[in-house]
Amino acid sequence: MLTPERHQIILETVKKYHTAKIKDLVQSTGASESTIRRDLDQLEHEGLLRRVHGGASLRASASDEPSMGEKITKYHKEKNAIASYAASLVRDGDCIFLDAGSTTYEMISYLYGKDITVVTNGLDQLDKLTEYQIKTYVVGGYVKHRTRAVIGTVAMQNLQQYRFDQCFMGTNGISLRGGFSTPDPEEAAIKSTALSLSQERYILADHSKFEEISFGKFANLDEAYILTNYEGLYLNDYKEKTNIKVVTT
Amino acid sequence: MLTPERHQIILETVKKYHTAKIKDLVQSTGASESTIRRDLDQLEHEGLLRRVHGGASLRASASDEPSMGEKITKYHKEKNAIASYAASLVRDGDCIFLDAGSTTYEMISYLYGKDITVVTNGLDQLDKLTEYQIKTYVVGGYVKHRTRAVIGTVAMQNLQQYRFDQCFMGTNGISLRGGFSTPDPEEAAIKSTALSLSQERYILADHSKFEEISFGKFANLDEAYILTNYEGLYLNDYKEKTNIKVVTT
DNA sequence: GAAGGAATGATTGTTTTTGATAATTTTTGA
DNA sequence: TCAAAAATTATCAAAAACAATCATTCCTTC
Repeated sequence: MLTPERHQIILETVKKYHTAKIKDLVQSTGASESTIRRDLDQLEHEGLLRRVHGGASLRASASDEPSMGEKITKYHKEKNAIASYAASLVRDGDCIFLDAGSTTYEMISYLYGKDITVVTNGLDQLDKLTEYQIKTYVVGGYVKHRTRAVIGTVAMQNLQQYRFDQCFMGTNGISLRGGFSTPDPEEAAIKSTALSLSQERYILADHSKFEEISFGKFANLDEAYILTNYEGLYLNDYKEKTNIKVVTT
Repeated sequence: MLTPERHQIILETVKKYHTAKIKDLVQSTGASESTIRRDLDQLEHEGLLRRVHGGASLRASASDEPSMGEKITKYHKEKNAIASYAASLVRDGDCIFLDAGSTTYEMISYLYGKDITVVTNGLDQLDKLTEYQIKTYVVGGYVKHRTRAVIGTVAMQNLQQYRFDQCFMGTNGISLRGGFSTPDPEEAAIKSTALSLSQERYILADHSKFEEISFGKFANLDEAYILTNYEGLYLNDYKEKTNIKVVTT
């Protein structure tokens, strides 16, 4: 049997049953498991189906469509692992600050069911927190459209009303000499303030943030605990300067 | 059976019966309890259902106070006409307060392009305002999930920092003797405060709100200008007591 | 007909999924 | 309120599926 014919059979099976097992495909095509596997990988690469453990399924079925507001971000998997670990640090009864940004956003689904109070300056965070019915306070102030974050002097004042057991922040840059930094000084100011109001301070950062420096510095390395998947060249140098937890996927 | 198929079955069951027991799912999928449990955890994490003791249920919960989503369809055309008129009252350079609620929400698309500053306590408003890139401040404070509005004492304090040229509010009830009212006293307090900080005060209300009284009164009739499509029996009585503009579609 | 390359199928050790079990927590009902 | 029942969590070992590798087959091309 020729490859295109096999592919045809596979696609038709998936289309018909919304899902197809490798074993069945071995049956119906007469090819070996290895071949079917290769076929599925190829077809997935072409975007024609979705590979799942044990076979394949339709690509965009209602069931696996990402929920509203779910975004595909860069290094999504890594961020998710970091976020999951970070969320595991949150204890019932805690009041935490969640910074605007995509990594802290990922934490929220892992926070579901916990009895906590969250304060955030991120609009996306806000939407997801209400979706998950987590007790939430929003920081008041000016809304920056591009990052959907609340910033400015009003926000700074507003923040001062709270005290946090823990805070979880994103960052754009981490560097041995430059500390933690982010492009917008206004956002840096918010981060800095939130850090100062927290007992335990965590920076969530995937490997791409290391050895980068942005315009607005908001903290020194030793002022926060880093949660990351970075395992690069300078890891030991960082370990000398601050606490750093490497989360492996 | 492949994972997506199981998930499909689970989701369909939950959708159909609004709830699903683990035991039943074990039956209908042929998988073990452990597997179903893991499936439910995963689906919950994806935000597709809600885990409950013994099984799963739909994420939305029915309640007496209609949610934002429901409100938005009812009398949509009328609300839109009122919102459009209200937006036409906003002048360049103004600072306005936009109350949470579906009618004021409709105003936003008509505000596009105006050089104004908006302060709001509505999360849906917030999303739309950033989408339309309108200069926006959010009131800080506790986020009420059901109505997606910011309320509470922190919000009250926060509001005091502003002064408004105009404010636009929704309401649940308008009555000749009871004035303006809304079910949640916390929300009433916010509305009341916002009104007191504004030069020009507008209440947006479709005809269904007239001759209704809710638990929390937030203003007397004469304290605000009513924008409505109401042309009912008591229109003249209302006209005697306050300013009222009837918008015809 | 032989050389070379792609596709295939078999084999290996590894990873993921799964179901069973035991210890713990929550719910229920007397 | 207490105790039984049900559900949950955590853990583990078996089974299934997997990725990686390599020898074989089947074409093409010279």
